[in-house]
Order: sequence, then C-alpha cells, then structure tokens
Amino acid sequence: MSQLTIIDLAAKLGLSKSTVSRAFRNSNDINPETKARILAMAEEIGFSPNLHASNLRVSKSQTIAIIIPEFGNKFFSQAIKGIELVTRSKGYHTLIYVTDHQVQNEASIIRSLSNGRVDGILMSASGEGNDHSHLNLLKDNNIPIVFFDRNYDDINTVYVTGNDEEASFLATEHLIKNGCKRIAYLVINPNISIGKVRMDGYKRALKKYKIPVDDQLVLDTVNQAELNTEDIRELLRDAKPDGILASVERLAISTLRVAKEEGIAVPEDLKLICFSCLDITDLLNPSLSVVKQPAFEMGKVAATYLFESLAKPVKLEEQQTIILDSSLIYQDSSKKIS
Amino acid sequence: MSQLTIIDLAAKLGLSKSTVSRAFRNSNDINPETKARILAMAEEIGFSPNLHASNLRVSKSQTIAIIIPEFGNKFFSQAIKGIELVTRSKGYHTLIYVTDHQVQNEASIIRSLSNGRVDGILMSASGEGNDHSHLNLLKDNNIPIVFFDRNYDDINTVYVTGNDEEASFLATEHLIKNGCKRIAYLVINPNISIGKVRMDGYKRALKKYKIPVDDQLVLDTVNQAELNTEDIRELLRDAKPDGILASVERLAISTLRVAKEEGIAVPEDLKLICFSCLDITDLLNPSLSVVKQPAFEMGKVAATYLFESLAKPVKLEEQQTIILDSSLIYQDSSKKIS
DNA sequence: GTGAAAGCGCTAACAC
DNA sequence: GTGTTAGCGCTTTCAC
Repeated sequence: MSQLTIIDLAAKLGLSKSTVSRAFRNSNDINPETKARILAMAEEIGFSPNLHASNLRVSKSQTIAIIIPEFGNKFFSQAIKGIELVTRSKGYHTLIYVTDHQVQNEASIIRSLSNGRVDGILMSASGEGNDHSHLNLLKDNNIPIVFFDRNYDDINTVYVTGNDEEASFLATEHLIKNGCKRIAYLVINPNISIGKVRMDGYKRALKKYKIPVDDQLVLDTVNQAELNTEDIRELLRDAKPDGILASVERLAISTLRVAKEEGIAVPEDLKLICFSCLDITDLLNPSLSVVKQPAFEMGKVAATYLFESLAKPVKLEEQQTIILDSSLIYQDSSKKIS
Repeated sequence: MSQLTIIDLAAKLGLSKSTVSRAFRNSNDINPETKARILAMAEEIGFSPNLHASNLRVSKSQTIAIIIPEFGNKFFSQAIKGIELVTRSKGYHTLIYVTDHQVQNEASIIRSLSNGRVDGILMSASGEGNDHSHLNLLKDNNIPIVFFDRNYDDINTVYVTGNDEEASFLATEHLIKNGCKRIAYLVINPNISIGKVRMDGYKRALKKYKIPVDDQLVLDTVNQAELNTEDIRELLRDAKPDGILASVERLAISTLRVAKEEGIAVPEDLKLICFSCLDITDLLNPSLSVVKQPAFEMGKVAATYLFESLAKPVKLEEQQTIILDSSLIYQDSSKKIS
C-alpha cells in the first residue's frame, strides 16, 4: 500500500496519468465528472500524490520556517500562534527552529533551508556582531525573509516590531511621574535591535525630565536566571535604584525574586515595569506593570507580509519597518505611594 | 544563481555528476581529495543539492511533525523545546501544527502529512470521540507516531505521559490532610486521556479517606476563559467547595480570578492545587501549589522513541506507555490554616 | 575511484 | 477534455 502513484490510479480508471495529475491540481482543463471519479478512487485506495516529486517539478515547498532565539516566554509562543494561523489558512506548512541565541546556530539553520526546503522565512534575529553573511544565501536563492521583534538593521527587508522606543519612553515617564529619581534600565544586549531601541526611549524620557543618565543604573546582563539574578542583586545593593524598567520579562521576574530575598518592597521601595506578554500579571504579587506587545498580531502581520512577497515575484528589497502599538498596563508594581 | 545543479558543479570540476553526488552523501566510494575539492567548490559558488530531488529519490524527508491542541501554556512550549532539541541533534527538521482542540483539524493535518512530507509524528491528541480513522493513513504509509501527554487509547503505539493518576491522588490527599472536606475537581474533558486519569486519582484519594464522590463537585467545563469563569463562579457559589484540584492550569487561573472577585480567600476559605508547568508560581498571590509535569523531559523522551522507531524498521505496534514522574510543589494556595 | 544510464513520481507543454 | 512526452535534479546500480 505504500507506493501508489498516479500511474496506478490512472490504470485503475482507464485514464492517463496527466488527467489524474490534473485532478489533484486546480486545473480547469478537466471534466468535473472525471475529476470527481479520480478523487473518489484516490480516497478509496488512500492515495495522495507524492510530495517530493511534485515539489521537484514545481520548485515549491509550500513551507515556511520560523526561526527564533528562544522558547522561554509568552511573546514567542503568541507570535508563533499568529504565524501558524496565517500559514495554515494559506495551506502552507510551518517549520520551527530555535537558535538558543547563537548566531552560529542561526547560520547553520539558514544554510539547511537554502536548498528548496522553504519558500520563505520569518525570523527574530539571534545575534549581534556584523557578520550576517549567512543571509546572503537567501538572497541568492530568492527566499524572502521577514523579521519580527528583533532584526539586523543592515539587512534590507520588512521588519515588524512594536513601538518600543515610544513605549519605553512612556514607561520611564510613568516611573518618573510616580516619584522615581533613580531609574535603572535592565537589558540583555544594549547594542542591538530591541535592547538598543528600548534604551533610546528610556534615555529620551530621562532627558526630558532633566535626569542625567547614570551608567551605573544601566545593567547589561544575561539570559540565564542564575547569572542575571546576581547581577541584579548587586545593582540593587550598590546603585540603589528606586525604579526599574526591564527590557524583557525574564529580568523583571528575577528582579521580583531578588527584591523579595533582599527585603526590598515593591512598589514602596522600588517601582517596576517591564516589557512582557505574560497574561497573568494581575495575579502576581504585586500585580506587575507591563508594556504588552501585540505578539499574536505581530506574528500575523509578519506572516502576511511574507505571503505577499511570496505571491508577487517582487522582492522585499527596501528596508521597511512596520510598527504595531503596544499597550501600557499600569498595575501595583509601579504604583505611586501617597 | 538560482538553479545550480550537481551537473554544473561537475562541469566546473571536470567530473561526472555521480561523483559530485557521492561527495554530498556519506559515500566511502570516493577519493577524500576529490570530495574535498567538490565541497570547496560548492561552498564557493553557494551550491547545495536540491532537496526535493534527493527526497524523491530516497523517499525520506528528514522531517517530523509536532501536532498539539493548543499553544496556550508553558507545558507545550516546554515540550516542544525538548522535542526540537532532539530533532535538531539528529539533523532532522520539525514541522509544527496546532489543532485548536478540533479533531477535524487534526485529521486534515494528518492527511496532509501522509504523502511523504514527514518521516514520523509526535502528537498530543486533540479529540474525544471514537473516530480515529485518520490515523490509519499513517499506518498505511508506515509513518510512526508517538503520543505525549494526551493519547487515544485505541491506537497501539508509544505514549509518553506523566504519572498523573498518582500525582492526582497525592494532590487530593494533600488537600484532605490540610483540612478540606469538599474538594472539587475541575476538568475540560473528564472522559478521555488526562482528564479521565487525573479524575481517577482524585476519586481514589476520596475513597481512601471515605469521602463520597459528589457529582456536584466535579465541574466539566471548557477552555475559553470567558466561559469557564462563569462555570467556576457558579460552582463556588452553589457547591461551596473548600478545596479545588484543577486538572489544567487555565482552570486554576480562572479560579484565582473568580475567588478574588467573589471575596473568597485562598487558602483560608478555599485551597487550590493544579497541574501546571508555570515557572513563576512562587510569585503569584497566593503562591500556587502545583503538580509540575516534566514537560521538557517528556518532549525529549517522546522524540527519542520516535527516532528509535525511525532508525530500525520495527514498527511501534504494541501499546506502550512511558510514565515520567511529576513534582508536587506545595505552596501557599493549599496551605493549612492553623 | 569514477562514469554512464536508468528512473524516483510528478507536471506542463504540446498535440489531438 | 484527454493523452503523449520530455524532463525537474538527484541517487544508485552497474560497468570499467
């Protein structure tokens, strides 16, 4: 039963294989009745056309890839959900890859996709550095790529992101208005993409309120909880901030844990706000103020752009940034104590 | 640059295409020097062998699929992370599909995979009902499937899951020992797979302590927060439980919100424990007692079994259940008030 | 160790 | 509306 072909099916029905082939494509060059007979028989004997043969013929895979740096937070699962929705509605398939924030992994994944495996790529960039040459392979093979959330700004393509600079500005301003004088900014990578943009908004707010930027209050730390926890503990002890803007959720979570351990009360002694897509911030103790990015929407929009460029042979050559609004949700963790 | 073939490469090097082909397989029928020359040239001109042609020839896709009912919770993202890790280490690719708990979606996905697209499938079952005939297609096509977390027990294959009956028993016993007399069980689907098994453990514990099973205390509700919230509200008002075992995280979250709204204090008036993989239960208010399933591990183990069956032509014909231990983490939400 | 040639299963001209 | 036929790019016998 394993290797049926259109020839077997054709033989069973006294037709030629081209007719059978037409039945499976959306060819209009076929008698609807014939088509129905063919499809019925296919159903009966459990046949469906071999994918690889078809793909080889038409040089299409009906598949896209999602490449993300990690799987740790709600942002990416929501974004993937949005992407998967669009992909499925288009009858496409979705490959998923996780780089663990390693550019080498990203490069090797990209290489493994440049041989026809996918028709397009959605990626949240993993790396820093300037060597993005692995992406040239995609251009050579006419595989469009759309970035979401994290990009490389030397690559000319579509980039879908939140209004991070503005949101960061507003979040910082909110802390200032609630009485904070020494606001720290926690970040994983202050030099690229979201880490940088969010810092820009933070600095702009400080400037507006004539608060000098204090490098001691900018904590450049890492992903691993065990490590960033200690960095944050030092920050709280040495720099004694009274407010914190965390550029990613994980750093806010670590902050809450450290504050608890150190006996620092949130929001009384320390006000906290962070970028996060967590959907239970209201149940935390204290309830957590967040900049909530439209993750699901972002996935949908990014996927939609990708499919547009797949539909028309026009390439995504110009740098184009699509900005989606985040929501600022102020809760207890940043509340003014009166 | 787009359509290079091994023939082009062969021409450039004065070789035949068969030799070039051998360089890309792990053939030992080739001079290492020749192979090196070929690979170097390939690198230089950015060539890699067309995947579809190769797949067609060897009838392999080096791809597996993950099919899950939803993307909403940490359990699945952790499990996928575990799967992806194994898959990548084997040089395989991972397709991902979400069914939204609809068996029809599951069936159509399975159909779209039965034509060579994947070599194997990892699935957490979506459905109830008894029509699992869509899985026959897989058998016909020799595509192995391994279940994780949720299965169909009429399908003979490997199933990797947590020790849910025992964990459920222990969680219920814990509530009883902490003084609960009227323990409710919240579930999405009490008749199948995890919903049923977890109820079994709950009932066994009640029986052990001579507490009669009260149907009024078993709430069979749905996934959508807007709907289950109202069901839970009614339960709390009418049946007045003093303890709750939630079979899935989402129902515990809804319970916390309803309790807050209704002025029911947790754990004073109502003790709560649930199955969950959330990693910030310590930061909730109150901190949440959970049965934490080894999601990451479960993904890894399930994937490992799948690859075993891919390696040897032996089929996964016998029903085989692999049980992994969960951790019971008792926190404030179920604490005895003395 | 390398080359020639057949063919994996399908699609798309082109003819009728 | 249907059949014939020439490949898509690769792998793999089989010769040498």
